[in-house]
Amino acid sequence: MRDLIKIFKALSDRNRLRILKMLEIKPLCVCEITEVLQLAASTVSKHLSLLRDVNLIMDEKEGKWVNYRLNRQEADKYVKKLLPEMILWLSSDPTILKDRDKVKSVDRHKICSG
Amino acid sequence: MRDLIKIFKALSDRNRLRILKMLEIKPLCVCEITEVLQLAASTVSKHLSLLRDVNLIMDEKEGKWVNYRLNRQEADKYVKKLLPEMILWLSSDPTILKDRDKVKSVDRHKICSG
DNA sequence: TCTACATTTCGACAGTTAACGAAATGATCT
DNA sequence: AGATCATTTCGTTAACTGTCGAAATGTAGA
Repeated sequence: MRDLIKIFKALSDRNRLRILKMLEIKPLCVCEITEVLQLAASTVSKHLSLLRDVNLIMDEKEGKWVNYRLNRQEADKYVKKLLPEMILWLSSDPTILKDRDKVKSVDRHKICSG
Repeated sequence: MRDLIKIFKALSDRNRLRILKMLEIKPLCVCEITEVLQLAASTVSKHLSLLRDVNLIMDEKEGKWVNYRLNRQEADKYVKKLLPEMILWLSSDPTILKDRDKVKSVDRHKICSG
């Protein structure tokens, strides 16, 4: 029961849902997500580690960046069931749509160091 | 997005999950649920009104009792998708199994006024 | 109407959580 | 090695949440 509760808690936050919906489009690094959400980097990092703890996302190092992406493979049965639903949900939410536009145009080389 | 977050929040609590799993067996009144969960009646009442607010459950007056049951009909698309999943989940959780035994033997006439 | 009891509402308190900035860590490049 | 930048960790603060008991509400029956 504890695992399931942790997954629901992870999904109970507006910004974490926005992150998941952004990662549907493509893997992103922390600074790209920070740029879209307009939150402190430390806050975004914390959200990401929480999402990773419940196996909703995975991380992968690439040079000085850490790319995060949805975990569609090694997830447990709850995540395997919930992640595909999330893709169907919120697809017409105004905030999600705006985030999607921003994600498509972000370039980490411009945003993160500049 | 707000509605979905509220549903996930409702599902993020151990005692609310226990309530939902109990209601899978049969409709129950507040005092029966209170007896199984061993919480204050006011706490149980609050959990139930929260679950009702997000359309996971419905209430129905029956004399001095209020029966609560799962909402399988008028629920929105999120609840319609999540409730059937919940039935598959947690079915071997020790606490859920104990609760199930208790629910099957509770009798509101003995428990509530006695 | 009065009593009994199921339920809900209210007020208070403890524990949790999301947010920030500052400091620490890790990696790349000169 | 030192500089730079992305990321994480830490400490703090404000807001939220689950819990309780007491009081209020609503219903059934004497």
